[in-house]
Amino acid sequence: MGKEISKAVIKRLPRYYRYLGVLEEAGVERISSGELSRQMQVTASQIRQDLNNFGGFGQQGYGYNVRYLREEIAKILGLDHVNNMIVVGAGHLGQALANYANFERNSFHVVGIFDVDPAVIGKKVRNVEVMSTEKIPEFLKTHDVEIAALTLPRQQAAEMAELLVKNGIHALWNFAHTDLNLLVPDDVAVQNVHLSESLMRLSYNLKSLKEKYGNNNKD
Amino acid sequence: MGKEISKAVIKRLPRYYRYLGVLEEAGVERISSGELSRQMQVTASQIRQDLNNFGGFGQQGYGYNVRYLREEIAKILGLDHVNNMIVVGAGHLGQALANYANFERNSFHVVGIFDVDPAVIGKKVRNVEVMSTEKIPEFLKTHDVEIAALTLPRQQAAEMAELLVKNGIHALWNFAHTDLNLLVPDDVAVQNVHLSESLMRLSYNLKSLKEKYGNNNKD
DNA sequence: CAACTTTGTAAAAGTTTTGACAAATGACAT
DNA sequence: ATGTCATTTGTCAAAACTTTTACAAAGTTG
Repeated sequence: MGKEISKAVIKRLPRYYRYLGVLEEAGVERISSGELSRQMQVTASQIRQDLNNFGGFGQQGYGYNVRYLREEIAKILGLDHVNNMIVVGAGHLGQALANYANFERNSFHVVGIFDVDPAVIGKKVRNVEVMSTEKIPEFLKTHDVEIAALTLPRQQAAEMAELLVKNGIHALWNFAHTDLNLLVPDDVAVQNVHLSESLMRLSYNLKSLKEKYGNNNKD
Repeated sequence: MGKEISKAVIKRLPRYYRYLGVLEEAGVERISSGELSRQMQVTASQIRQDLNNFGGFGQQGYGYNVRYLREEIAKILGLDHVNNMIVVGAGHLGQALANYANFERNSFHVVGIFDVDPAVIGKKVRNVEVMSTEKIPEFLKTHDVEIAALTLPRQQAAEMAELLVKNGIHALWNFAHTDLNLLVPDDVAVQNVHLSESLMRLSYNLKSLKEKYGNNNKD
């Protein structure tokens, strides 16, 4: 029914959400696209165009109400309800995500953590006990879980993704060095987070800047 | 001197690098843009066009030599030499990055880990002892460090970025919930990794797919 | 050598971002 | 209470950028 929203727009929405959160905390009630544009370093036109994809949230001569706009973006992103989540892989990254996702006020809630390694099974991370991955199917039958975060080695991630999808998971937050979206059905949402790729881009940018500004190391 | 390479191209290069690595490990010697296109699910034309920004790495009738192409991309990305790195913030995420970056064969090497918390100072992560953040200026004077990874709370990250830049760091890998690129000079490369934004996009995509395919949970 | 493969690249098509402005609203003076 | 000026949105069209298509030229293979 609704027109398709472009990926580029969706990519920017969480950033608007973050800036609006900072403004709200600072007690700011209203903001114009022009002022937000200055703070976020994007064009005012882009802000207005992005928001207009979802309806007219602003008012001429006034701007946008910070709290209202933030709530609307939350609805669009699905942050207006609890998204239950499990973490598969209880290494440092898995534990970091578990700690961290529970922090995101209301929206994401880690209800289970799993690992294959008997050494970590039983350990508690933020009140949640690490369970054996063998218990995943049973767990998913008895709990309402939306999202699974995968912090596993490449080979295991693919298998695990298959198992999770078979057991009703429709969203994968993938940290393994592989593209899980190419392996699962179309009705499963996948976000691949390839940290190494981000680090490589940083390395490229560093190299480019050195070439541009000269390689004057101080020492 | 060289023409400007578009961001979109740079974003894709690490992914080519990864796929070429898998192919090389599998003993594949040559690959055509057509075959790579099938595996990576991008158009062959895009692959050829992307690579051509940096020179003709392929040969008509043959395709690309896997090992050679991978090496050339490594050079472009600055992976052909060791990039020394420090990690500031020794929480789970910091430890995950430290473990993980040392894994990236040759290219990235974590030489120091820092934290403010006395409870973790002295602890060893992969042979590297966690030091007090107070020692950072001294450390940077006596070591050749290219990159700093920041896994700190928002408020501390901004201050720390300033300190690091003052002491000669020209690349920041930022995991704090703030946009450090807006705070540092133009000759400092910044990659902001906003995990929460990635999770929100996943939430959005999940919601969209539910609307498209219907919300038929099995249980 | 002839048939086949495959690149590199020019041009077309598609998408995204920016610029410009009419219409709406708010704020203030009288 | 009303008019005027300043502000700011929503939106259309232009500009910029990215991706795809198409194909000549080059190289490979048997």
